[in-house]
Amino acid sequence: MTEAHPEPPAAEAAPSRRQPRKSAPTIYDIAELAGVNPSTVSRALGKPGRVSAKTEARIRAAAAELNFRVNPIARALPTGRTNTLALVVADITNPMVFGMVRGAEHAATAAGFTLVIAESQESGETESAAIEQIMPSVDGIVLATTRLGGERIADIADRKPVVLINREVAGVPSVVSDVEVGVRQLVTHLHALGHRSIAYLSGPPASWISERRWASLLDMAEELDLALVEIGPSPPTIEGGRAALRRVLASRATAVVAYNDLMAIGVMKEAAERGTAVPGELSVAGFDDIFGSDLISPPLTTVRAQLVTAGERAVARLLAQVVDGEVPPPDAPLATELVVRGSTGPASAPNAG
Amino acid sequence: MTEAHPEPPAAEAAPSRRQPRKSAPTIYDIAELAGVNPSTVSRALGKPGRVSAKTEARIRAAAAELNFRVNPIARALPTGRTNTLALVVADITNPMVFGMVRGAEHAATAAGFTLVIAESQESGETESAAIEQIMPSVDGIVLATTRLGGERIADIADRKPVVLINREVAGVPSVVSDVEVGVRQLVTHLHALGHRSIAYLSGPPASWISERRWASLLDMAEELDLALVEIGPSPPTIEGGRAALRRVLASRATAVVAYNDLMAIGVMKEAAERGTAVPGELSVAGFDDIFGSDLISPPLTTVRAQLVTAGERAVARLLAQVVDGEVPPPDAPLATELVVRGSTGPASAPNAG
DNA sequence: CTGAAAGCGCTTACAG
DNA sequence: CTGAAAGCGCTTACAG
Repeated sequence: MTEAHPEPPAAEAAPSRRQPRKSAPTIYDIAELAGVNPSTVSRALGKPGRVSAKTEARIRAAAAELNFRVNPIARALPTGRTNTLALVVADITNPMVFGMVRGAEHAATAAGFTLVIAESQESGETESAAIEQIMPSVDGIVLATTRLGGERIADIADRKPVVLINREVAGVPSVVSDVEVGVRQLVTHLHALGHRSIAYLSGPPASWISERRWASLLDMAEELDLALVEIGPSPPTIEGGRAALRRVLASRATAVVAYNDLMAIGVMKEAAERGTAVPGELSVAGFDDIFGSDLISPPLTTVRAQLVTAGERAVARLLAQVVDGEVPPPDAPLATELVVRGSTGPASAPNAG
Repeated sequence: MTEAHPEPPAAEAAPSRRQPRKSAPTIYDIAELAGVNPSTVSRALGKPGRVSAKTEARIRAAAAELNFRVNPIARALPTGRTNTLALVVADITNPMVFGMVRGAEHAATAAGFTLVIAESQESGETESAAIEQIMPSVDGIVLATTRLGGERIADIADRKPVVLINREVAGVPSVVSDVEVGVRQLVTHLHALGHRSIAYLSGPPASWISERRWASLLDMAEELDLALVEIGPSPPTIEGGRAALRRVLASRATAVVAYNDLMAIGVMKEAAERGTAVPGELSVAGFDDIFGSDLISPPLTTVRAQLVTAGERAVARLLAQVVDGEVPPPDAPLATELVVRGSTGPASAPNAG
């Protein structure tokens, strides 16, 4: 029955490619080399001072010789701690998330934690699935501008420490921007330029922060007696902005405030193609001050958010829960600030409505 | 000795905050509920068809009832497989990496793998440390435009499957761009516009791809009998580009080709501030075609790279090693393509040299 | 097809 | 201070 040249088992023979290369040294290897019990190795390499100085020295020497690195996943099993944090964003390629990613990365790395970034791709279901998948592997989760419903978020926060960015849910810690200050500055600026009719291009339907921006705009419109319309919701992308231009124009608003800079850029691109002058015929403003906002011509007037700081703070608050087991009292919202550039100018003509 | 009110152990009592919330159900819980041995649960939930249909149904029902998710880190310990891949990039906030990240993310997610992104922050040491830290937790690593030396890379590849992006090291699989085609198109374009003297702004010192770009430029310069100088190396950032403008101008070159779009944008910003007309007095071109390249004014002429595809392919090749245990033969380099926009124009004046 | 056992690489009470 | 043992939640030969 056996053939002349039986196929060698996959694991064997093959030069070096199929094989799980050098398998990493373990604490047992160190224990043997140092002549101690593995548990002593574990202690020596963990919190210091629990082992005699000379034993520790011997163990460290052995560890160095073998080039030992503790296996984080083996450590995670008994401790339940993975030393990993997750950051969930809607779209990794949206420049708006860079700042948050960078801030979160730094804060996590500084604390010796690894950050994994998951993408929801602007879909609540994808987001939910991504979170379920990542949850057992991390010690806590930062949810940035999420699509999830409040109950779902509360449910997740029930299972792992969670910090929200730009969203509020009862009982879940969050880091938010103080939308109002920036919006006040923006609307005041537009009003001073003679604008009396403004359109707001809203973002994703479930966006808490888009809601907040709208609400602040409405407050200001009432205060300054301006006409204000909401157009949307639209996808928070360049395409979303482009697609909305006709409605903006049709509304006879002389200024448009987009949910974010990406949409504002889309409006400007479409306007350029259609021959609508910015800011001559239409003033345009956005939110966030992303990379690219000062590149476009005219450069974009926008309400700058402290994205890096938001990422840092979110991780810091998460770490407070994860390592200290306590949720710190909420700190003040992050200030926003109007950055006036060329895309806003004097109102062209009185509202023709 | 015992006090009247001994402090309760931290684990107890506390309302709900310090506590490792709902602890997740395990296969033991399922086994008990379904009346089978845990090993049978493991089989039923793993590869199908190893357990009788009715037993499997019972087990699945129990798993669903308990809302069971296999614990990936517990699974990783006996199998040695984490179902996680790492992507190491120099700088997460460089728009150049978006495309790669997106492509890699998609390919990884589609295969049921989690992608973790690590940042080297343009430093070889940070990169090395980040890799050491992440290595035990992942099944394989994509190294994008790395700062590491060839020996170090070979050493890493010896321990885990590795795929390189835009770099070549003997024995390590890679995904590279076909620099030559794009450079040929670019230099031909500049030559046709009358440019006879070109400056190349090189990127990071150890950058393999910057080297390749320079080498292709040199080939073309010889072929078309053009003057060519290298300026740099410089940081691959907007700042790096800005800082180089004076040297570019001093060189009397009529066109400058930057290592990447970020640097090209820096050159343009600095030129705008100094009143140097682009492309009137100086033509500018870059590489990659990042977000923002078509936003700046004039829009940037650039050699577009297939970044998304590069990310996808790199992960695909990594997966081939990780799951199939084989390294597929190298495929053809990814095509590059010249995108002509407004930042390049007729040469201003003959080289005054 | 299914159970009982051993093991992945650590950590951590429990003794001494 | 240090050793011996049990356990984290899985997987996978080994039997039957």
